[in-house]
This record gives sequence, structure tokens and C-alpha cells, in this order.
Amino acid sequence: MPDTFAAKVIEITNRIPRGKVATYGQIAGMAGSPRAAKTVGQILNRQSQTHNLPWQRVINRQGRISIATLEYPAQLQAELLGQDGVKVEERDGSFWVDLKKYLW
DNA sequence: AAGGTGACTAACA
DNA sequence: ATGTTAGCCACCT
Repeated sequence: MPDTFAAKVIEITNRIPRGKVATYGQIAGMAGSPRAAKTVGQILNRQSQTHNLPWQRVINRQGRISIATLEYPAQLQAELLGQDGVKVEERDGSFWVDLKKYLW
């Protein structure tokens, strides 16, 4: 496991407790670069294709699922979160999580 | 090696 | 309050 930013992001993502969620910015900060939220998204996007990663526990700052990828539709992420014990409410085609309650 | 890119954010109009 | 703009920064080609 290389000691890179990407590796940390993956490791941190794996450590998100069941029933909790984290934001991209939060993970970026824990990985050492508080302003690299976008990079976190890119990493998850790519790494999820080759690793089994709980990427569904990572959402944006508003608690909204911002997945647009065809391989991983937001609806699938919503279901996975539901299995994690996280309530996901659908609003206008998007899925939302109560950060106050579920933020790691 | 250099430039383009994005599953983000915060700030501004 | 909602929409748009502009930084951000590591990864990929």
C-alpha cells in the first residue's frame, strides 16, 4: 500500500463506521489535504472500479448523493446506505442524508 | 512531463 | 434564497 493521498482516502473510506457517512471535504482533511475534496471524488470514482469500497458512505457537504456515474447510479448508493442503517430520503430525483444525524 | 479533469466547496451576484 | 463563478489539488493520459 503506497503512502499516497489516494491510499489514505481509500483507507479512511474503509474505516467509516456502518451507519455513518462522511463528506468529501472531511475525508480530504483527514487525508492531509483539506482542499482536495474533488480529488477524493476522483479517487473514489476510479478506485471503486477495482476495489470493493464503501464509496456509498461518502457524500457531498449538503448531504446529497452526487453520483452520476452509470456504473453506480445514485439510486444504488441510496439502497446500499439503507442497508447500512442510514435513512435516505428522495427529493426531486436526488437522494439526501441527514448529516446532523449520520455524519461520522 | 504537462495539461486536462472532476462523485467538491465556499463565495458572490 | 437560488444560480453562477472561481479556486482547489491530486490523479490520469
